[in-house]
Amino acid sequence: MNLTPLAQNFVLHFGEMGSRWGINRTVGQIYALLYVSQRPLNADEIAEALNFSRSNVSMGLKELESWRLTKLQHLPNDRREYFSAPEDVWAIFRTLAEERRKREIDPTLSMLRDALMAAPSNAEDLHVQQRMREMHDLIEMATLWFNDVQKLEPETLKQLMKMGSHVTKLLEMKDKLKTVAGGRASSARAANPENQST
Amino acid sequence: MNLTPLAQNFVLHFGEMGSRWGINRTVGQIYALLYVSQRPLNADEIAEALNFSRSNVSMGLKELESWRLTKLQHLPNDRREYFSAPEDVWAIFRTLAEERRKREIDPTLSMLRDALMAAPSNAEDLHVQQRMREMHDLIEMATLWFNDVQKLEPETLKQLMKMGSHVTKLLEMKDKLKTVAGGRASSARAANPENQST
DNA sequence: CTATAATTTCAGTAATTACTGAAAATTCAG
DNA sequence: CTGAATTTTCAGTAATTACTGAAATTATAG
Repeated sequence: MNLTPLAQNFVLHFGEMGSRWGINRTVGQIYALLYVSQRPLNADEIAEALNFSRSNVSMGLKELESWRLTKLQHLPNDRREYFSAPEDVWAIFRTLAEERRKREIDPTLSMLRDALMAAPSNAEDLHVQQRMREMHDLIEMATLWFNDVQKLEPETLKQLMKMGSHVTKLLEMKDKLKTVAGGRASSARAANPENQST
Repeated sequence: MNLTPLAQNFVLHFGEMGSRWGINRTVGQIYALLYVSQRPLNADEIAEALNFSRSNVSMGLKELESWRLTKLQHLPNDRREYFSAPEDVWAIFRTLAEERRKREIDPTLSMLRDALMAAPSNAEDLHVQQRMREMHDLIEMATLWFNDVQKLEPETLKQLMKMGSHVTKLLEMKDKLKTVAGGRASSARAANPENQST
């Protein structure tokens, strides 16, 4: 297995990027390799292509599995395990986001919630709680939104993203209709009073 | 400067989280401290509160400044520099995202674009380029979208997020209106043909 | 079962990253 | 200017994280 300069370059770049995102360089490179590979690869092929020790590859693959980012399969007449990345980039992105939520966002939210339960014992803690609440609310809202939007068809999502900030026009349109028709057309999720403001 | 257990806990948690996101523990803790603090703090106060050396705090603050996450101010009759975090969590989040885009997304996009310019020299590279293109398109779309949505008023953004996947209903509504009215109401950004699909 | 192929584990080591204290540089009141 | 206060730099060291090779474990063909 010898990488073309094109693939080589891609793999190295993702190694670097990985390390900026708390994923180690090796794991980044392994995934980049699987991502651009035309066919599933076994651990020895990966080790050879990237010049890592076999055991390093084993650990890297285990890590990637724990992120649910690889597919494992067997080839006929071959005992070795073959790994690949999903074909759909959106799916990869979604999995990554879900896993990060589970590992980082959820624990943070739960820490914040716990801290907000306690009665503040002084003015300082009152302020600390206020700040924590602001952060909690932002993270929670973003998470709920993400969770929700994730369920959309990729096509619908693409359509929405392409609209960008022009969605506002839809909102305005809706509000006008609502005013004219007597306010029965709302489709917003929450009964949260903040929703009505401004 | 002595931290209450509430603040202590928050600070430690963000130290850990930081290190999972490629930000070092010290920097995470310093920012968490500034974030919950009622008033701006100088470097000595930070060093004392977190038990770091003065020089470590200096480096941490420099790092935070490079992310544009701190505000620097002076107090009357005091030569020392006082640091604080912006009051608006949304603003913090936005700055963080912008800065990460500049440092990680933009270079990646440019690497991908460059790689896609080259004529593939064989079937393998053709496939590599295909995969790179998929990734490029996803990242670019997400970036453009983010860039666009970032300009909205926080209130509008909140409203949109609270709607979650219900925005689809607006889309459907729009499509119906379009059909009835003869297709003049489109507000989608791109002339991209993909936009029409499904 | 047994033998061999394949994978995982893990102790030791290498490489990287974080942190400190001392010294240098900068800032500013007098 | 001068000199004290403040901040920054940086070489050295500590701590952490990554990686390897050898040994142990697991899986499977015969």
